Amino acid sequence: MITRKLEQFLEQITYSLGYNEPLRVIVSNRPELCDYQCDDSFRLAKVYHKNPIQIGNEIVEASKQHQDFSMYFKDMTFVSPGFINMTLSDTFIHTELMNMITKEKFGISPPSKVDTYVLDYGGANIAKPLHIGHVRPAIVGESMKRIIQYMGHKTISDVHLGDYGLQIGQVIYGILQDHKTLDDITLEYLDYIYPKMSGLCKEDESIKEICANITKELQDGNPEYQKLFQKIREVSGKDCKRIYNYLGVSFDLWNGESDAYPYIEKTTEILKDILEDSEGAKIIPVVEETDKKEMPPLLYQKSNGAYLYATTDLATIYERMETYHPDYILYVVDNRQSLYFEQIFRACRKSGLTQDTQLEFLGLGTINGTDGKPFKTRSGTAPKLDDLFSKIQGIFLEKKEDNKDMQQEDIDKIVNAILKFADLQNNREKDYIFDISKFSNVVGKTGPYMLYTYLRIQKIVDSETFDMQLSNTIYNEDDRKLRLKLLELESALQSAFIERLPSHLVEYIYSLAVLANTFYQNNRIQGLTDERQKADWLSLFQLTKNVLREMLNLIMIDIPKFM
RNA sequence: GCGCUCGUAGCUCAGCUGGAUAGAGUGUUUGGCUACGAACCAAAAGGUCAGGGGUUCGAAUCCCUUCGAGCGCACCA
Repeated sequence: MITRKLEQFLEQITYSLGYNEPLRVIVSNRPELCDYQCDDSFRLAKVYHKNPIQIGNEIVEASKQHQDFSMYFKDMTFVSPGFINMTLSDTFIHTELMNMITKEKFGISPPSKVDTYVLDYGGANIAKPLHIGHVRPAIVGESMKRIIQYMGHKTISDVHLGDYGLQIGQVIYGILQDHKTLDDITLEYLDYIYPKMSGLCKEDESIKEICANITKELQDGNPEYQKLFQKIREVSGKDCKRIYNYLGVSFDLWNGESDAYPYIEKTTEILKDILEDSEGAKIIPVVEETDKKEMPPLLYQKSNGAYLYATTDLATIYERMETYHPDYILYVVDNRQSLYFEQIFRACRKSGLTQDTQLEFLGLGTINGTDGKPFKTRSGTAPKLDDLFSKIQGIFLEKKEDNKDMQQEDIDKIVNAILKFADLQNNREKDYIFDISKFSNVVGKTGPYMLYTYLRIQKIVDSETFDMQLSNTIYNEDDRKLRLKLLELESALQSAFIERLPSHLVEYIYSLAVLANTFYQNNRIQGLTDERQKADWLSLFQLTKNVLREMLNLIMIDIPKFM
């Protein structure tokens, strides 16, 4: 990584001056002044009780004396009161770009240790079709998975369907009431019966109790209920797969809560020392000594003996530990579940269910409507994903007459690009306002802008023959800016990976595309008579194109043939 | 009641572990196609980063507080 290399150079200098502190180099926030900056003079000044201006000047002076200085830098200046401003040499930029061109994955450094990550990011409820609330976990989770893989780690993704809770008891009760047979269980029927039963349970406590008992009997193995359950899961699972497939979201494991059932006994055995009885139910107190706030206990088993979300989640963790020995387990889930997962994680630590495994809660903000409340259609339900897709497609086709002649395959790619780019550019933790006009926009900071940029670059690159070989000449400012931006790739990936924020990667590729477009606008490649310059710029475009393609792939955006 | 999250341009949002003059998109105004794709590029205007206090050489960022919004607090997931 460029920043790390610059840090190492500077640390060599500061250590020789007697300052034994690690330094931090960042991309300049004043591009007109320099390329990279280090603001640590102040920190060193504090630690060593000296004047920051003196220290900064010392570092710059000593750097300039270093034999490798001109290899790295065109210039380095100290700006009062504490900024060390660095301008990279053309040679250094060239060397690093060649590294990107010739090496796998643009030369990003492999991890010192390959970790195993389990990612849990589906969470679809099999009692109802996928709706707009499922789109964020799916694409944020899938994107995190791809980023983690790209960084060289191993991943196991689990859709972890919500398939064994009260909602199934509700649906089964509805089926029995309606005297339906196995063949009557269709997606349409589920879509009708679940909201109905769910509503009835809210109104009538006794109906809820019946459903709860059915759930309990199902969990205990009632054969009739099991048959119905299997059918529901089959019908619903098939539709889930279809939609996840459309989104390019895939899972290694199609497990659900019910699949954790066989592990509950062993899990309970591990937990037995921390389980307590409370009003007939089993709970796990998770208060810790350092707590300054209230921390309610985790409900592990209902007083009627039925199991809950917490039971199957803990049993699932047990199974994952046994099977995969993960270093990390990541949950990509709505923020509203943060307290619940805090309880789960505490129970794991307290019981020793997880040892060195890191449990992380990657909270997602809620999608709200323009009124600031969770997004609903006029009928009061969350819009189905199918409807969202067709709506985006419809608006897109209306944009231009030519669009109606496009192949369906390409249209699907563009619909995906619109949706994903609009969603993933937001910080995943924050609530955001869903506005269909935003999710159908094709100009500005959008998926189509990215695709358009890619395709126009591709057209130039594909129409010429050249060797991928960059010389160390930088021809103008547009050229230099594009090269420097390309060098930021690894930092952007690292940031997205470490912060678990795909939006950082999105921000990067967008800014790369902007510079590519500016370059495109101001510099005509095909008219060039200087063969070397032409080959340089074609190579630069080729590299930009490759970076765009691979990074867009990390956010599940595929390139259409034409648009 | 207890707790969590949030408040940045008219609107929708970035802003990474505190750094220099707070950035994009959109909308508004304006300029650019006989031109490698104008779904583009360039320019203008638009801000007391909700208010107040504190820490710091330096705060949108950390701490306290007021106001406002959303959410969560055991037999749902």
